[in-house]
Amino acid sequence: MNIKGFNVTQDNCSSTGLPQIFVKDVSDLSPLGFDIRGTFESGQCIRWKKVEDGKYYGIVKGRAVNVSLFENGRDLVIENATLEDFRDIWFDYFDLGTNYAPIIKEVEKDDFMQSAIRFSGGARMLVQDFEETLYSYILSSQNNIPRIIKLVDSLCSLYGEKIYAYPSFGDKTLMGHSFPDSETLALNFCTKEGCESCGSRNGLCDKPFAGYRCPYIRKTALMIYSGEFILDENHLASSTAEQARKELCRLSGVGEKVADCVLLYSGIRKDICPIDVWVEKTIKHFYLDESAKKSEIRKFTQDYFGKHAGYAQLWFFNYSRTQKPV
DNA sequence: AAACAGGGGTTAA
DNA sequence: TTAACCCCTGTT
Repeated sequence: MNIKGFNVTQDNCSSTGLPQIFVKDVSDLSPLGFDIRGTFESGQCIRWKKVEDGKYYGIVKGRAVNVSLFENGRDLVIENATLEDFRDIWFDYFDLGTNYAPIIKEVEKDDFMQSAIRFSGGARMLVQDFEETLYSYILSSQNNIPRIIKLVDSLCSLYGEKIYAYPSFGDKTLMGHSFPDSETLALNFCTKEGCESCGSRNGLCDKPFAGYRCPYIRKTALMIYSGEFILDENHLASSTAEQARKELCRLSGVGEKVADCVLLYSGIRKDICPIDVWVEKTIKHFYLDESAKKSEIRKFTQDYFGKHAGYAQLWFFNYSRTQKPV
């Protein structure tokens, strides 16, 4: 069946009985193919887990799926998904409307970027839920990745809704938890009532795991839930990066770095390169010098990589962090 | 064993 | 511009 330009088929998994889909020839979307590992382990997402080499488990829009490549290395396999899901969720989520060849051409301007792209130019830029990226990256401040993962997982299991395998196929297997919405967080997060309703005396109140980030989460959730902050993606996308950043910084716990991550990872704009410690180190080493300030680094990435700065960051960050060329 | 440093930062002074 | 912030983890 042709959906949005892709040949997609659906059948039932012989062992689980769950519906699964095959998206033909996704590897053509980049000269580097479709890199599953690079996509999920490049720091842009928190909640995807490796279940085996080349196969990752995650929850998006209430669907718990496993994602891998077919044995031919060309087709995308999504378990516990239907053709409708492909159209409604996965096409956008995996940025499948974008061929990376022209972007790569524009962004591989030097030897370093060429190596970076050779290494991870098959990683897809995920288009994730705005609120999920928002809360996740608020929690990321001054934290290392394993702990961020722990925090976000706890947040979901405490406040998210239970997600089951495809309901229309009768299976009531618990697959995990959704990311909690702003209403739930505004009303329940880290309040006495919230912890009691989780039935956990060991919950966030007795053992506040997020420390000084707790009030950030609650305040931001309240701003969104109350309507004090209204997400206007079109406006954020069409204004300058500077303005968009400033708008998001109205939210508690959101500074420039977190704002940039949210704008990029929720797919609102692709011209932003979030400056974390790795990016900073990398840019200083290859393009500027040790004394370069954050603002100079930000300006450099905007000028040098232009409207594709987000893709550049995705690819070189992954390369820098795992290959340590610096 | 107990102190220490530092982590994908933001806030308030 | 700078220190303080909560908590966890890995290191002396």
